[in-house]
Amino acid sequence: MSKDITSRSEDYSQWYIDLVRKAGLADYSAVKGCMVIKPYGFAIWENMRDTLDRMFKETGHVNAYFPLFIPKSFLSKEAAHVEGFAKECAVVTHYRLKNAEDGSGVVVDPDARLEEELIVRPTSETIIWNTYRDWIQSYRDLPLLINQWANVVRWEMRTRLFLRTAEFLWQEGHTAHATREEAIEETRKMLDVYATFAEEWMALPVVKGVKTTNERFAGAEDTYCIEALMQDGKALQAGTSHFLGQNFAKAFDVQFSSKEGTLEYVWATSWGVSTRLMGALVMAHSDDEGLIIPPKIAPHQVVIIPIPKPLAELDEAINNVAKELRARGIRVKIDTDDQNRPGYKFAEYEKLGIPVRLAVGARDLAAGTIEVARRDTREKQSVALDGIGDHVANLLDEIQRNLFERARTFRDERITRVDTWDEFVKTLDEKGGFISAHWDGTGETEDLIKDETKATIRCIPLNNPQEDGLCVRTGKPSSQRVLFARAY
RNA sequence: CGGGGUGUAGCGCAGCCCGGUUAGCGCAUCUGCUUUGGGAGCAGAGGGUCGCAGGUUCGAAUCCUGCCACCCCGACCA
Repeated sequence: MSKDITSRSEDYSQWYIDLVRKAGLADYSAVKGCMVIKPYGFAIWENMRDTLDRMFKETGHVNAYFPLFIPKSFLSKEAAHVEGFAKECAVVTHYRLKNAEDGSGVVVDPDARLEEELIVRPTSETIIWNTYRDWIQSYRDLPLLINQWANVVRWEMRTRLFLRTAEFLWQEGHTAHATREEAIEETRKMLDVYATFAEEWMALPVVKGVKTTNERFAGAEDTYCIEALMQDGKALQAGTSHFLGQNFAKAFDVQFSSKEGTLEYVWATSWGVSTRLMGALVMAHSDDEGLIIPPKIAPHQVVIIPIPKPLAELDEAINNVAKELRARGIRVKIDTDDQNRPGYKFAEYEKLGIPVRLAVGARDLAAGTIEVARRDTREKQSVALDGIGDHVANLLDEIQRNLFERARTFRDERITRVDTWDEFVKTLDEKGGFISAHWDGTGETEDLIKDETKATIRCIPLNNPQEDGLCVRTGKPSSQRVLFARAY
């Protein structure tokens, strides 16, 4: 048991906070609701970001950057959009401070009031579509496939490190298309990119689906999502991809001349994932000893610890192993620090979640072996130094695979088909996870269930089998099951 | 905004009810020595506007008043 991390069974939520802080991912800041992302946490985010960025570029997108500030009037141009975000916007009203007359510091200069207030972007659809109006005149300008890496601000009343903070980092793709079909195809394509990233890099199994009207993005016609399950049985929305129809094109008057010579409104999509994925990563894989990071996104995939009896051969052996691993593209850290004892380091690197730990001492040298410990199962074994590069490379693949399989088994065991309301409530309280149940399709029933149980419809899975049934709450006819869960 | 709680060293806390030497303890930090295969031991050292302001008192971390901040629960949250 780790010395400074609360166990999951004792207090899951405290375990999460302890882990995030003690493993050096993030910390609270002087600003309420805002966090400091620390170097180790940022290194993981950089790996996620770089991978996603490459995937975006491989699917034809380019990066750009739009302003942090949005004129207040822009936000209100799309009715549903402003309705959805108005309550959590930070607003800039002045542009200057001055010395207080009583010498107590600086105060806002009342003479420096802005003509029009600026909103700190909660998302960039409005400023971007206002810009697209100037960029799009012809079908030849389409499609426009742009992504932005940025920070956004949503003034939430209650925050949690990574999962919900006032400011967070994300990417937002904003694309413009000539036809409805093409825009929908783009929406689905990016959902697939997210799902692939989640499963293959983060080892995070996800359900792809569509949101109900209640849960839809403010201003979208359809919101697609990937939903993941955390170890406490709560769901986490890991990414969304929106088909925006012509809503923003109409709000910002973005039209183009078609091949046929007619004037048409542009079709739009937007899609995003955020630093919230860091929270998903922590809660999906880690244990009471600390983080467990999938090899593909781990800042260090292997750490080598010399067991420090002063010995020149030891340095040589370690450097040779590191060289062999690095030649295979493996990210290796060598801990030559002689202040801390091996036992301390073992515990420390387990807390940091480094997938593979190698330990070498005089004993190993004599035997021509090295101690290999894998983080996911915490198993240790002695392996011949000869051929260690292949062994570790295979082990990293095996760990990546195992983490995914483990999470998928956990998730699949927690998708429960339920047909009665009693069962629904009981399953939610005792087992958690996703509940697959019939629903009459109305927002009223969805709200009712939410009020009574705090469970929401996470999504209607894609390719959902059609099946006649009765709504689990109202008994009205239903044509398919949907996934319910309590969520973050 | 409603209910509850907490502010004392970098972190975690005790002391407060019942006012009284130089405000303690653990971890961390620094120095030295011995250690090093699962979170080392000993010795020494440094570090404090006791959240802020006022009041009572010979004397306030402690009692009183006001204020501020943060945390938890709820409301809120694609």
